Amino acid sequence: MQRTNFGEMACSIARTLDVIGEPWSPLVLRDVYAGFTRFEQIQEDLGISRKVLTERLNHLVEHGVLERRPYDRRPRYEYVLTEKGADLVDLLMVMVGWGDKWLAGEAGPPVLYRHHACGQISGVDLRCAHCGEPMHAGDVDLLPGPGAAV
Amino acid sequence: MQRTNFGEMACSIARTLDVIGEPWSPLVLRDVYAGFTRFEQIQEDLGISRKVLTERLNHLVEHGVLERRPYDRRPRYEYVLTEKGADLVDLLMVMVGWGDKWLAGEAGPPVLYRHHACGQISGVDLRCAHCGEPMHAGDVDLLPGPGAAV
DNA sequence: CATCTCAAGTTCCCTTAGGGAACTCCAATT
DNA sequence: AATTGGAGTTCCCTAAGGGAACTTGAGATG
Repeated sequence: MQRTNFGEMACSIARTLDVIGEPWSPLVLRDVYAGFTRFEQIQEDLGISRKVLTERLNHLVEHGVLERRPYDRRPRYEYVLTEKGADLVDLLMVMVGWGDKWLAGEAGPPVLYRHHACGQISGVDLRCAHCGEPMHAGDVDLLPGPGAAV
Repeated sequence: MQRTNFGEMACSIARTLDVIGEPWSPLVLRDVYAGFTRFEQIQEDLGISRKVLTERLNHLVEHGVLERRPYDRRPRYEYVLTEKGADLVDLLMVMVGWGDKWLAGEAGPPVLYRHHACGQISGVDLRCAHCGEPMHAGDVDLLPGPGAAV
């Protein structure tokens, strides 16, 4: 095995990387989320090699993140997010938050998010699912869980 | 240029990938966060090639995510998270949340997080920074921002 | 009916990057 | 003076990305 297989590690980060950790995969997901759902659209939008795009789409479909479905009687297909895939968009939003904060520079963020609930331009904030208070790097202790390696 | 340069795209996801999108980088960050701060520790914990680990550490230091600092009068160094790097741990926590939900299976999560504020085992939840309501894939509209490409 | 078009891939060649093992370097310790 | 041990370097091999050309299948066109 030449490229290390992250999927077998007892680590949810590694396992998640096994699904969307390869180069381009998050951008493919972003495109599908943003409405570029067809092969040609994604390929042109990203400038990705057709070979690699084929591999990434197949991989994402195999892992249940995207669904490939025909949109014509001709052999034409579009890719749509599954529930599992839509959940991954959370990850993209956090990436956007970090990139906007640390890398956007003078020009400001390339894309803005308007929240339906309040109508405001906003971003995501991480909260504890239990108490609702902020939850960041320094706010937690790590403990071995039931699925920990022996 | 053989590998496409994500850093120049007008997209905060692509720019973030330019910093931590290469294989192993998020796991290196996880290790530093978890207390594996030295070259040998990270190398042994991950089983990563020494060559690649050197490249990743240099890259993360260049991008201000890690700081390399001596811990001995001998030429010994440890890597520590900068503020920029600690902010990236948010991303790891969301990856963990997704992996725990969709990939952990019967065994359950390998690692648990105890939140200091409430003392409970918990996970992160994405909320609107403005109104505090949940903010996920379907809860927002995308708009071009000031840094959008021409 | 033969040809054209077009989305969705495949195939091929070239270059770069990851894996793995061995090697180097340097200061403290024995 | 020789040894140890952390922190990389170097080298070779294989796999994966880039890019361009080619294929396929079915509806549209003349």
